[in-house]
Amino acid sequence: MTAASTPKGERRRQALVEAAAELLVERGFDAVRHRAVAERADLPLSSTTYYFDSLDELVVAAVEHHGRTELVRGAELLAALPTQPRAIDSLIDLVLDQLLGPHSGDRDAELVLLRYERLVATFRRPYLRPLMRTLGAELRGLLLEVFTRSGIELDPRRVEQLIALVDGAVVNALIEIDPDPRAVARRMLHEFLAP
Amino acid sequence: MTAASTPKGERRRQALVEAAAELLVERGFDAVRHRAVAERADLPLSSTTYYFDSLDELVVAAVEHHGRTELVRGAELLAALPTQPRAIDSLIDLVLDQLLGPHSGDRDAELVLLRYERLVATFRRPYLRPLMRTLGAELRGLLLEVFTRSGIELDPRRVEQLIALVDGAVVNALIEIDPDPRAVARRMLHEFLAP
Amino acid sequence: MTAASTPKGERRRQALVEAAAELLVERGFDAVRHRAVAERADLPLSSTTYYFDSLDELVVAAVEHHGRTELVRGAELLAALPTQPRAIDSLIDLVLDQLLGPHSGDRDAELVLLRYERLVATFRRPYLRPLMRTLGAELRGLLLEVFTRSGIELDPRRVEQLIALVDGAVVNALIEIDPDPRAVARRMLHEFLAP
Amino acid sequence: MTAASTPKGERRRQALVEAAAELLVERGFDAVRHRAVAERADLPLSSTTYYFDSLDELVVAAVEHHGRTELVRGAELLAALPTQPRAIDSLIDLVLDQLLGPHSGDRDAELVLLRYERLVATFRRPYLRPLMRTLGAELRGLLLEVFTRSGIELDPRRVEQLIALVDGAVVNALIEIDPDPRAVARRMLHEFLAP
DNA sequence: TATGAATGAGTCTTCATTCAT
DNA sequence: GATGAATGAAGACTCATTCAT
Repeated sequence: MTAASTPKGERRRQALVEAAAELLVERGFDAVRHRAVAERADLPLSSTTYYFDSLDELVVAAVEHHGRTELVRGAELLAALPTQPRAIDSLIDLVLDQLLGPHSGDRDAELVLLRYERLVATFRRPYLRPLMRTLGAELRGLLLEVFTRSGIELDPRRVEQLIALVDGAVVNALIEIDPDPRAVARRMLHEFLAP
Repeated sequence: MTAASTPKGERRRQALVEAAAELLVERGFDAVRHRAVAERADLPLSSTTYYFDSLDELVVAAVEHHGRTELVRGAELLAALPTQPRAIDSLIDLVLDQLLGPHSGDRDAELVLLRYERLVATFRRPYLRPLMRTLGAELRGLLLEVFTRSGIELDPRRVEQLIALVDGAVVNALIEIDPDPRAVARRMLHEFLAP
Repeated sequence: MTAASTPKGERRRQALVEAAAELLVERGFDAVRHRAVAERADLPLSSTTYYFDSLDELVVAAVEHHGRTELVRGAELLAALPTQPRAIDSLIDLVLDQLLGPHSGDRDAELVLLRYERLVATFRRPYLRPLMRTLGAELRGLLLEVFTRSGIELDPRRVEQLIALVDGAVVNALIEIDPDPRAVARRMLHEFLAP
Repeated sequence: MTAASTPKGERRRQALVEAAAELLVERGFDAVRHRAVAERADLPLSSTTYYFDSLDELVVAAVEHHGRTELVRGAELLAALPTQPRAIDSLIDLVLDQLLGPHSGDRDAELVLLRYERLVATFRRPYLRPLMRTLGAELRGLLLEVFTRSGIELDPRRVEQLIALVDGAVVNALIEIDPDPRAVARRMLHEFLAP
């Protein structure tokens, strides 16, 4: 049924989605369980199945919520970005900010890696693929605009390579004793953009 | 405790590790459960907790076993490879064979993606990192040798890029409706090596 | 796995089967639930899934247990039955005893009707059909023997009719305010055997 | 409370009853649930508890509705039936049509068996018995008239036997791997009417 | 040394019913 | 009069782990 249209219902529904998104980002897909979500949202267990026919449905909502939130942030960032030539380092920071999210201090490595854990886990959840494609396409759009505003015209093939390079750098960073995926990606991008 | 010193004990322990490795490769970490491993090894359920204090311990052994097996295969492959100039396509196939494992027919996409699921899952199991680093370094060595034997001298930075490119291509392939990660990686490599 | 081979395990397994059979006979298929069975057998809830992979499996065991018990009783009854010509009324009682079970005082109507509730519920559980067929065939054998020992040779078609008549009489008795299915069946049989 | 006196209320109440009757006939008692009924009637979930104090109450109304509908159909059929001698096969078809309902193609076996599931379930709902008695008596009347119009005068005892025979044949058909209760009943009737 | 047996805690999901509005 | 929202109780089932033997 997927109920809720009144303000109150909508609020509770939203609370569940947010709780689920938090769990997803902090601890991965496996942490998004009825019990955990309900507890975090401080709502009864059965409210989770009242608002969402299945756990999958809730997961989709959580992924979408998180993805949209990130895109909004990315777009805002972009909107505030003056159009002007840019030093390579500052450009790379902008790119990484879009692709890996904002730098988050101590937990940066963890959060970045969780991002890829999420991405890979998508494979097991084919129903997420359309959503992920949409979000991915929008992200790519933002990325292109970053370059345009920096006075650089990148051909699409280079953009694909750039993204793959960052993603590959991150998953490779995993095996380090003390991984710093953002730094590895930065180095990689540097070599790619200014060889 | 982690028993097993008798030959018989050692044999059973090994059988469990192999069973766990198979499950890991075929169906991912979540599939490595006491019951499943014991059944596949055709041993009693409690032998799994008898020979390994916890499931994690068994998982580690399985990862190591699998990694070593793959490196051995890679080395053998290389040993059989004549030193001679090589067409780009055949070179790329060799590279992908080393990085993604041998092509496995119908389930190729699945198995390749499971490989990255495994890689990313490493993040949750820091104790796997040293092992993964060792295995990764050896893999890189094999890869370099593939190029050398093909009459190409690649500088280490290019090798890093190449690996990242493949890894990034694969994890990005995930969001396709019907992912074919090997094909995506192949295309990417082509553009990289013969732009 | 459906464990249990040791005496103790076998005893617990048997306790579950008996508890399930009781529930089945007293309150119908719907009453055979994990919780109810475990409570009646005074065993932990998860023992039900330990000994039986699924509830269906337990139900099958319960049906078989009950059916076999009844057949054994029927066979014993028969064994004690002298071979000799028999008055129609006493013959009919024997037949009803085989087909409807022994007369059970106050609850006779209820227990007889539950028997048919069970029979009809079989329709929803196709996996029970082979078993029911086997039990039914054995019951028919006992019934034939009752006639033989009474000096009557019935052709198979008449036996089928006789059984259908009893079954039909019983299910028709259901709509009485105060049903007495055994009496209705008796009257029907009388008209059939001594028209 | 059991509301509904306004025309609109009456209409909605009726819609619920019809929806419940359909579910009852198509999928049995267990399928008559608040949600399912409301959805099929395209009315809000809580209208089911608003118009009927409990689910049982709704079930009773559904049974009555369905029974009456069937009798009306039977009476119409009969009204259209010319009084004339009739071949045994065509007579049997008429009888089965009255007793088992019209033949319903692929799902015939299922629907016939559901009819007996319903009959037997009556046992658990004593308040349905008076209704079922009335409906049963009327059905018997229709059946007698079928014979009369076919030029056959059956004494009441034979009619009882005939009905029991059909009912018994049907419930016995249940244990077949692929039950065809109508065929079994037809064969039984044939042997009974033309031995 | 080995293992069959056992189970508590937890998984998702369904549903009749209540109640505030 | 009507209903959207809500939930407690129960359903089947899974599994890592413990323990007595």
